[in-house]
Amino acid sequence: MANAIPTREENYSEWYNELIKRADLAENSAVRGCMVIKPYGYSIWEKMQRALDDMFKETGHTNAYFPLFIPKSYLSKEASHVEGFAKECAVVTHYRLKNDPNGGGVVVDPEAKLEEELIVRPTSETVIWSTYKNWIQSYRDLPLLINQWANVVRWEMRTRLFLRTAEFLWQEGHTAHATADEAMAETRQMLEIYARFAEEWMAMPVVKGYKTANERFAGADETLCIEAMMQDGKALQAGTSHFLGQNFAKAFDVKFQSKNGGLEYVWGTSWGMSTRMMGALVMAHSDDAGLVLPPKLAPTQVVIVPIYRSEEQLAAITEKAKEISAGLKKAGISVKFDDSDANKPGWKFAEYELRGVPVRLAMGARDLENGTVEVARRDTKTKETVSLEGIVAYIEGLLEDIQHNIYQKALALREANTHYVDTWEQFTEQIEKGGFLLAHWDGTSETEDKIKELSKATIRCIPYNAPQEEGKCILTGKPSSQRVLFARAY
RNA sequence: CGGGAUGUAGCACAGCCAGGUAGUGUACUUGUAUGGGGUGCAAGGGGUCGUGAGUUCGAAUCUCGCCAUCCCGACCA
Repeated sequence: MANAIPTREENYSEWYNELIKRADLAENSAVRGCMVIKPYGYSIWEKMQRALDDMFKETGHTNAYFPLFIPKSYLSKEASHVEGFAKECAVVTHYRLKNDPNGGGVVVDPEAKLEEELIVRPTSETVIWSTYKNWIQSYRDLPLLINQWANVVRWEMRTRLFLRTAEFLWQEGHTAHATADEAMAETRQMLEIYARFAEEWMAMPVVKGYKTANERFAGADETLCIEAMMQDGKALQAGTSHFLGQNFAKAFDVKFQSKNGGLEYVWGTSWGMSTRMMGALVMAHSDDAGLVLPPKLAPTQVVIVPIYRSEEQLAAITEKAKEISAGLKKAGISVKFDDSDANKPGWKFAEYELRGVPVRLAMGARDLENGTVEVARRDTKTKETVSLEGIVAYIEGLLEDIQHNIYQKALALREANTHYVDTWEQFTEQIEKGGFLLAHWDGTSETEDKIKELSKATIRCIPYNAPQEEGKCILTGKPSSQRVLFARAY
């Protein structure tokens, strides 16, 4: 190996950074905290978008687009919302540049100061609810089920490729409903969609649950989330779905006339999933040789590498490879035949492993003679020689198997690193080793803060399926009726 | 914004302490032999040494300012 990436064991965080760059997913840009998503990375994101978008459409949502800029005054209409985001907003103050009279390029034209400053959206609740006010008059206008694909900006102090960038891409759904029950059902439904996407497409098991008041979205009455475990045992919030109550309806005066003639405030939800999932995908499955992509999201699912000495051999192999690729494509599998002469087979093997292509076929003179092909799977790095007879069905099965296998592997990792702890001593000892800790908590924000301060662990969620049981808070010893999920998080 | 470090070829780095022709690996170009796990050999192209000033006959090297990036904290999808 000429330029090996650091191993996960050596330095997990450096392994992550290096892998993102080497696998051609993204790189840092000239602007601090902003990344360039490279074609290979973007094509994975496009697959994620497609899968999610289809699920949104199936559940009755439609896409729309709202502006990038938000008048400053909008942001402050919902008190806890502005409190949550104010510290990380980019602000537009001017609309024109002019030549520097001192000759140093261009400067901001002080004459061109905006009357009201514009905020670059950190999220779009305010601009959307101010629009919904015009769209909603009657119960007949409800529910309003809208999603937008957009970029948002949050001026983070410390950034990391995909996991935390100053600008990121996401989708944000914003819905309005006539009743609290309906809005809550929507909130739950969207969390189910996120969980399904994470588990079925990303092959990443998640824990579904409720955020505590501390961790709730700024402006929400309830935040549901899915939490995943990365290979280093840390938690990553993978998607959130918020029940906004009537908070934004009241802030933006969005009322509707009900069937019986009354005037009522609308109930809202919002939900989002971002390019952070790209980081999750990397950290959930990849290994020291590079990316391991779930077949359902891999831009290229199968690569065929010819091994040849002469032009004649290459021609014969090409003919066979074209035949195989046609068969695979017909079955809906994306295939690349890499007959470029720029690199040797060994180089190509390493390169496609780095890029996480799930299945590699190598075909040489020997195979041609025997009517076989060498099939290598990325997840287990095992190879076997397989007859060309029925090869398409074989690979279809193999891709499903890989998708299933990496999910099981991630699930096994999570289960092996999820612990029940009952004392503060156990808690502090175990948290250093990483993983999810299920422990009793007295339900107060003060205790939660204290635990965070002492251990750097946060309550990731109160799991949906938390069984009711008597217990004592690990810190204060006060009574508790269920365990909550603690972890250190990204 | 506090603490620490670093800016030299596309990338990774040496050279700086003890000032004197800008170097190594890799990538790139050409040729050649190779080809079942990052190929060998040969030749070649590429650098305002982050930036501005100062010291000096002479600065990548010494001094001061500025800028940028990274790491550790506070903040966070």
